[in-house]
Amino acid sequence: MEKAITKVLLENAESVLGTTIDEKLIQFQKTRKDVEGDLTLVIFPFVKVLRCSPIEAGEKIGVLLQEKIEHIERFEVVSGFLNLVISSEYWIDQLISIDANESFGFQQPDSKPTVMVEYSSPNTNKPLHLGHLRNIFLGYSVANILKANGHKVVKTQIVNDRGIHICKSMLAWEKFSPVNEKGERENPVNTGMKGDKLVGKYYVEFDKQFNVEANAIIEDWNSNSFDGFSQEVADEFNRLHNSKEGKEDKAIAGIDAKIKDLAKNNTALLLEAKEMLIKWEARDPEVYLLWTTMNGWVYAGFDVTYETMGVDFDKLYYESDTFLIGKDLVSDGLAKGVFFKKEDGSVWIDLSDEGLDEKLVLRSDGTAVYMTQDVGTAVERYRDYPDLDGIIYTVGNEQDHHFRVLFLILKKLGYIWAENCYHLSYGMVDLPTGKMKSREGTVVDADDLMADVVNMAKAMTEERGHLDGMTDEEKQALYHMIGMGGLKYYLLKVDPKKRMLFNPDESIELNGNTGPFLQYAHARIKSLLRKAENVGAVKSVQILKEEKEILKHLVEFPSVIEEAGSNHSPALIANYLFELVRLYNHFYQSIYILSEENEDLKNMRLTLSRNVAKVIDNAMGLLGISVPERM
RNA sequence: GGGCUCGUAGCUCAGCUGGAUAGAGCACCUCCCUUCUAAGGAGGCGGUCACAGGUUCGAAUCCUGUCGGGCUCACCA
Repeated sequence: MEKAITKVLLENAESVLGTTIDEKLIQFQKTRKDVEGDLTLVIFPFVKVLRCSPIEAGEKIGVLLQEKIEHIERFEVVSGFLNLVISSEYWIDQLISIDANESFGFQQPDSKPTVMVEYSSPNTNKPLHLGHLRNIFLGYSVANILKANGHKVVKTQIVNDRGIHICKSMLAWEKFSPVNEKGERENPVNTGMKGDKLVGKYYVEFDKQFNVEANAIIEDWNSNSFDGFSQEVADEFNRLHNSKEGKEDKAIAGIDAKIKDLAKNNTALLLEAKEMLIKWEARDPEVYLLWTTMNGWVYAGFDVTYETMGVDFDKLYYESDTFLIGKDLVSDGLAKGVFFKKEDGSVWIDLSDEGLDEKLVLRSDGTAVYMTQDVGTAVERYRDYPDLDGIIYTVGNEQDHHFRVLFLILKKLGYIWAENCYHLSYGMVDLPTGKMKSREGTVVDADDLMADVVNMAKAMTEERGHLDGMTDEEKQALYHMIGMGGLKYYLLKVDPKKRMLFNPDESIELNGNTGPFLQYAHARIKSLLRKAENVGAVKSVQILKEEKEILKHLVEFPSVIEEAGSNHSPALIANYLFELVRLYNHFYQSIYILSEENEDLKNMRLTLSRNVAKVIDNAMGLLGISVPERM
């Protein structure tokens, strides 16, 4: 309709308005709810070139459009706005075409280039937490949306499976895990613990013992005992200690923190962990076996968590593989002059021409840093998928700078595809009590949270008691759908790039702008359709303004998916959906479709309802949320 | 200190390629279950869109500055 109007306007502007019009000045918007009309043309932009008032121009254009375009019934000019009323027949045609299209809103599968979406990307030394949930639901949903837009999608993650943090949990397990009567240390089988939880437990244990040792060292130092420490360490301690004199409390706290770091760096535990890392890099068989074993436990644990979340991956990348590729690429880049070497042997890239600093890409001891492996991973991905059209990295916004640098490095290495790499940056998840901090135990565990949410859904659903005739399995599946639906929707409805507040109580709330509200709307429509027995063909009938509103909203669905795809924002779909359901509920709350005597009207309303349900189903699917037939 | 980013109702968030009287949900107050599921609907209360300038027919939206919050600028990942 907008296209038709634009065409008529451009063709007739001169004869009707006495001047030609730039296409850019033709702006449409939704008609205000309290004014009659389905579509509004804004007249103000023409004001400058017009020789008459906006109101006169509106009248002239209105007459023109009504005459030239079949489905424009009438119009009204309010100040500078031309409100057009579009005929019922037009909307009925739209409904019929939507109804005929089962995958309404989705484009031809695999009609567009392959895109890789990376999300989750956990460390293998601790379980997944609330922050991962936002990451994972976001990445998974964006992958779905890109598929709906016709892209071929490869879902992936980079598993951060090596480094000092991994060695810490390995070492703690070796040192502190109790041995049972069979001579075994703790493992997932003999403890019944999920593997990721078990390994995480030892990571925490390391930190605990680490602190104990550091505190003991500081006590020794305070009593001037430096046995076993170098003169340099002793001097540094004394320098820091003496600098506290005469300072304020806040400054003293800062110095104490530095002293603590110094002590930590000199603990036997950390030295052992560092030795272990060196052994790992040298492929020491014993260390390597331990690493493989413990990582295996973690992966089994993650698999269970992903299963509960309802997400999956097509291809995994491991940092333990890609850091070597990265190191090779740094050598190549060094030869090509992209990187340069400092006296101590460390390798850097100079990004000052891009307004950034120098950035380290290889340590002086030749070991890889985070950036090194990310370069390797990206290149490896393009080797694996030569037709790849882009990589989307779902990673928190604390790494905005890292990805800016990464993409620049790739560009300087000569990879033209670097400009198709996109950092899907999302804000942190705050708790009402403040930021999540693992050290302070304020981290919300992903498995625990999901279990809580499903239990809440169970309690609330049982209280309502609408589940006659359902088996226990069906009920359990329903509780899961509702609980997870609530959680996913809660995390996805907020603009990804914004920091958000996670209120545990609200996340399982079933009223308002929530997943269960939408699931409920779907279930109710399904119930209505079950009672309708059969729905006849739609014939042209007079439809009400409210029904046009609903239809207008349905018609927009494909463009919402497109926009959500280009903005990488599931929130657009969530908000669209909520608005659709509100419009639907608002109107059909008071109209009982089944008791309608006019068969044509009844068929139209049932068909409209059926398509609202279809769009809810399709859209929720894009968010990774299932909708029940009844609840 | 430099860079990036956010600031809209008591709370959580939409709206931001400039358009009509700034919208929802939660919370609070009133109503509506003999009719397709009340996890619903109708109404009320609640705003200096952080602040100050600027651009123009028109600014929550764009520009500049100020204030406030966050992230980042590691031979950590």
